[in-house]
Amino acid sequence: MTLKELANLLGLSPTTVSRALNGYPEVNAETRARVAAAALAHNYRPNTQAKRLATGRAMAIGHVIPISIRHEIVNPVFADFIAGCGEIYAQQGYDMVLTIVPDADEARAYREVRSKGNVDGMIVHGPRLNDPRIAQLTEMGLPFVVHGRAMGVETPYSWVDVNNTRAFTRATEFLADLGHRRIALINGIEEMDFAARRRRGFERAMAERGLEVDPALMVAGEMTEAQGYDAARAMLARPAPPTAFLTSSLLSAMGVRRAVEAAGLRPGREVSIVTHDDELGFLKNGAEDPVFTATRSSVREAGRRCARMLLEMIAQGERAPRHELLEAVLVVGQSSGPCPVRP
Amino acid sequence: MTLKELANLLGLSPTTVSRALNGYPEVNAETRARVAAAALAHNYRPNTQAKRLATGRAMAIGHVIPISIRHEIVNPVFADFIAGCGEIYAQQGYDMVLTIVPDADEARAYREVRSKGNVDGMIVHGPRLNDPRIAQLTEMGLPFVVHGRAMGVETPYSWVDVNNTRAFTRATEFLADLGHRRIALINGIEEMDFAARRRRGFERAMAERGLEVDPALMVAGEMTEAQGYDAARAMLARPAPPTAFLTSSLLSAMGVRRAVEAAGLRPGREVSIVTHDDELGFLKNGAEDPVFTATRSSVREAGRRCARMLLEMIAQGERAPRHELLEAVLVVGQSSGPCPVRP
DNA sequence: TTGAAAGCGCTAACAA
DNA sequence: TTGTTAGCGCTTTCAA
Repeated sequence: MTLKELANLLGLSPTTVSRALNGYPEVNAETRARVAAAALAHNYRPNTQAKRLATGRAMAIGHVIPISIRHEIVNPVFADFIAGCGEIYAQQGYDMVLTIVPDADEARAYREVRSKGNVDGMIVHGPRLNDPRIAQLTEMGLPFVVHGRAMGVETPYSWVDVNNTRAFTRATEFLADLGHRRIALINGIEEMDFAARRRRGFERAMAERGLEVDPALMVAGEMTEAQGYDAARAMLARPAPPTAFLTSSLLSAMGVRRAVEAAGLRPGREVSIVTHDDELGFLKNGAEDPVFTATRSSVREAGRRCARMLLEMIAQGERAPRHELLEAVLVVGQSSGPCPVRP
Repeated sequence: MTLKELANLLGLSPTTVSRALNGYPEVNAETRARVAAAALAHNYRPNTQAKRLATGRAMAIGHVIPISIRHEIVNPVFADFIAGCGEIYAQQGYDMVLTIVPDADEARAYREVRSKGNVDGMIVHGPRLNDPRIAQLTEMGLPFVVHGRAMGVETPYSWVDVNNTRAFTRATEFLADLGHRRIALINGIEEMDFAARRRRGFERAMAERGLEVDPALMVAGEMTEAQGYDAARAMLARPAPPTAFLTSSLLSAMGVRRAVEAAGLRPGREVSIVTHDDELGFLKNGAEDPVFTATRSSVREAGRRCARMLLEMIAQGERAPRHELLEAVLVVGQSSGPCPVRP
């Protein structure tokens, strides 16, 4: 069923039908009702391609995912974020176009998406320090919002981020308050902006409390269970082992927990484990709580906010960058997570 | 830069330029070279929307994800599958359009995507028993491939699946060979076809070995760490506790492991834990191995195969359903996974 | 308040 | 081997 067919059916011109359907004010109320009824009855849907060509708007948002960033695509956080975006797009009649590219082709992918003109804007995932994509997109003149920020980038840009620095400062203070002095940090890859900020937050709190940061007790890498296990095992074997672990992910925390047990220590009794596995900043212990459940709604909310911001920018043809900084919520688990340091 | 502008620039008609660029054979070699050079020099990219409208092909594949299926979108397996599809789409110049809908609106979403005409085909995720989507898509006449199968659906349809039944039969036999008689099954939600098949494989092997299936040792639910922990804890507290656990997911297995330890037993010494956490069917132990690493390449491969099958069907205008059944690979971990039963 | 006509950028018959 | 001419289905001036 095309617009033309519908128009013929009604004895109207395609123009009028188009106007009626798209809410133009000059249409007679009765006509509009007739048109709406007919469209409904015949299950009419305007052809997207034609609409796009005629209006010049793609009604789609692009997400480019470099595949070699393993911790990105596989991360459940990513899936939930995407789900949040999708909700908003669906509401507003936008499509979500995902492009999966090998790492090296990322720049080309953006350029291609741009010149093919099949999206009206983009969401940038997993910003790194000095991330080149931001300058590229700015230069290309395509509206975009970054999920996260990129330290080192001078050009202004729009972003939605959680206050990672502060979240880790508070987590560290929390452990210090329990009496811990040798606190280990199991971080994500510090090329990633979020991980760099978390480390900064950690170091800041340590410095303020007059605690020494032992480089041997800081590790950065893929946030897997194996990472937590290996790192914790090595640290616990040192002459001055840590009494508390702060990790960037629940998976790492589970690995840490296993290493602690393997060393004959009781997590939550002799060793503290605290983790932050949520881009909206929940802090919880890594033991009794189910994996991947507490973090999900908040990450999805971040996705919604990114999407909403971008769609608003597009609708208003706005160029001025916007920001949204979400504060972390401190949630502390009970059973086998944090504990006071033993005398 | 439009086709027309490029043509004017070259003193050719748009048609010739189009033909040259799209590899039609009747174009003079020299002309083709000139056109190609000019296109490159001016960084010409054909407008996708126009192409779509003119050809009637959307050059896009749709994936509809119902959001309430939590174990679907959040599952890392899902992300990797999508990544596999994306690789193929990128190669062939297709876009991937993701639609996230509330569970209830799923049928409507398909209908809408269809009538808006913005995809040439669809991939169906996470088929359930008697899944209604298959009949719906068939009726709509849109080419589609199901990732998995749906027991109870009579209409023929195209699918790519792993042999879940056989994988679980073999895993159960493996445990039986180690001498286990009380084997527990921690399964996914059995509305999902894959989980139903896994259970069938388990029960089949038990029957063949003359082992009794204790209903109290079978559990189905969300495949989380908590599920594994709770289920195993309850089972281990029974008068006749299991000596081996077979789980549908690595996360569940980790929970089981924790419960086993909590019960004062040593996993891999006094209790066997074997898991299948891979839609291509790896079996491995749930302990020493990093989470979410072994499974990933194979799930991605499944994505590639689905995508390839669908694109071929579209290209050939083929209606006949195709199938691809992938055999499971049995990989057994070393350290703290399976063990012979203790006398 | 409605309609006619042109055009978005491309492809595809048909002619030359 | 190239060009002419019509669309694809919709929106959008401009007239009526």
